[in-house]
Amino acid sequence: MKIGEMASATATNIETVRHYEKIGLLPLPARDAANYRSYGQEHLARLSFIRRARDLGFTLDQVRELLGLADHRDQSCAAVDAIATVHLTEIDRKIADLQSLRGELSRFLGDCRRGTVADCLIIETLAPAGLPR
Amino acid sequence: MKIGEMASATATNIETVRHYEKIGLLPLPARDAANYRSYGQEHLARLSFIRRARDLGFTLDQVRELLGLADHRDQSCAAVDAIATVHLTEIDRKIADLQSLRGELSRFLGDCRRGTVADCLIIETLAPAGLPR
DNA sequence: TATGCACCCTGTAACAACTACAGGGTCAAG
DNA sequence: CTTGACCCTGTAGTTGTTACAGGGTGCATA
Repeated sequence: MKIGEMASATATNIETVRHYEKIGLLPLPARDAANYRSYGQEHLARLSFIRRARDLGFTLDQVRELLGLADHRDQSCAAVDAIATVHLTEIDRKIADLQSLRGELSRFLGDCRRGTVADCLIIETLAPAGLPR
Repeated sequence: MKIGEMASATATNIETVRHYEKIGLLPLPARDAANYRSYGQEHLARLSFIRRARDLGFTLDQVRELLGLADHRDQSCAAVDAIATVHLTEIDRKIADLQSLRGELSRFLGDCRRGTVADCLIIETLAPAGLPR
């Protein structure tokens, strides 16, 4: 299959596929007579893996680690566990941050709707603590 | 105060402070005899505002808008409202995404702890649907 | 007095993870 | 036989920083 087909099969930008190749995440594919990239099922599988892992928020370096582990399936699962655990901790932190941010913003909005910017607490609330209001 | 003091007072990298100056988010400070940047309280307040807004997930362009509004306090609050409302919607989406991701990941982890990579469901689960397992 | 050392300066290049050209080649259909 | 959709390489842009390289300044200490 050509690059466009594989890209659309995985909801990936064509340029992104070439980018993954350039940074060594995707192996160099065969070329046809017109020098077009010619992909097989193994490329599709690998690209699908990369995209799903990216969707789940893994960085490309983490994806690289996971792919490395997939190539050594007889080893312990602990490394995969470690990567995912770190990731889970990060996610929990981000959720907490966003929730407190959400609280602040919705309070800001409630105040803000009362009047003009002169009374608007969005600006004031973001001013550093301890400065004159 | 010099740049290092202001940077550490706002938990900001010195290079980042200079960067904000370069892109016009922070006004040019006075210089002392040694050509060192010399900041006052107004710079500190503005930098604190920028950092807190960034922490809250505003882009630098949105920060620029908010700072613009702060400089014209007699205007309507509607613009601030609009920016914050868009942002609040984004935050809700991000929280939802992260929560579903969290569920998936923690399920993966539970499965993963059972054995070796050969049995590890993280890799399998991320493989494309429809491929041989 | 010299000599560290921490701090400051400018300017440029790197980072992630793409995305967007510019400027060209290939190929099937009308 | 040309229009359009697709493909190629290579370079440069994006956002928000961060990291040098290669210097200058200022204070304390041996």
